[in-house]
Amino acid sequence: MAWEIKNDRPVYIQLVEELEMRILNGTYTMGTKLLSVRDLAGEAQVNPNTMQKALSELEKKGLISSRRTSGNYITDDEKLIKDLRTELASNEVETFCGKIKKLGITKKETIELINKEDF
Amino acid sequence: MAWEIKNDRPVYIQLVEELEMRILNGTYTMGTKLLSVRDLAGEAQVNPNTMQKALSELEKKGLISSRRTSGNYITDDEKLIKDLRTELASNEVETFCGKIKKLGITKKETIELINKEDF
DNA sequence: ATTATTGTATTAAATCAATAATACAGTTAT
DNA sequence: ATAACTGTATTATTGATTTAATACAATAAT
Repeated sequence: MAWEIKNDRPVYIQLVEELEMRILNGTYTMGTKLLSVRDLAGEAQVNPNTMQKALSELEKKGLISSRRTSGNYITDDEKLIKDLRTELASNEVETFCGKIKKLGITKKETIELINKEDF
Repeated sequence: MAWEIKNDRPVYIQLVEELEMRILNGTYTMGTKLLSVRDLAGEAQVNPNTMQKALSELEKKGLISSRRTSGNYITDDEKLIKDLRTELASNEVETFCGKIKKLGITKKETIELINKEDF
């Protein structure tokens, strides 16, 4: 699994984004156990403390729950995951449309551009 | 004119983005003189050095040219402006579609969401 | 039982970006 | 001539982030 960490923004923020994405899109299965902090840090080639910081952010959002000596577990709250996925998508749409609108590009042009994309 | 500077990202980057946007969408007229560094900084309520840093980024892109003791002037290169506007739009579309796709949302759904937006 | 593996906390150091304060030299305006 | 206004350079400070080195207590594995 690709961990593409750049240095244009705080590393731990990028880790939160990537982990959240994997939970919301089902790459990480609901209710299952994550790799250990140290192993995740190894995969992403970051310091364990940085990964730990990212994981604690995810726990605040309720996406994972940490069990002291056992590991970090993905939430099994399906509604939460669905809702957060929808919310994230909405935010992306809103942000995107705001920028595009400010650039003076019409809705019609925008949709044409999107239709050219591959997905 | 609204300068909405948050503190979630580097201020000078946000200034570059806002200034670039204003040049590309015609808020600032081609070939005209900008307010002085200090006045712009006053408007945006940032330190003059921070605004200066943003302006020097714009000069690198060729969007403005600085004349030592006279001021900063918006480029009159119409093609450059058009091209940068198109490029910026393309990048936004690409970035947006990449995230949406990764979230597992279809093109059809995406276009429906955009159609609900007001622009 | 013993060993290894969890998450977590602490402290320190190093690095880097952003901001701030100030000064300067060259026009421009009065 | 004088004063005010340009962009620009220099230096220092502040603050956030990352890394690092440990330590600990609880559990799981052997």
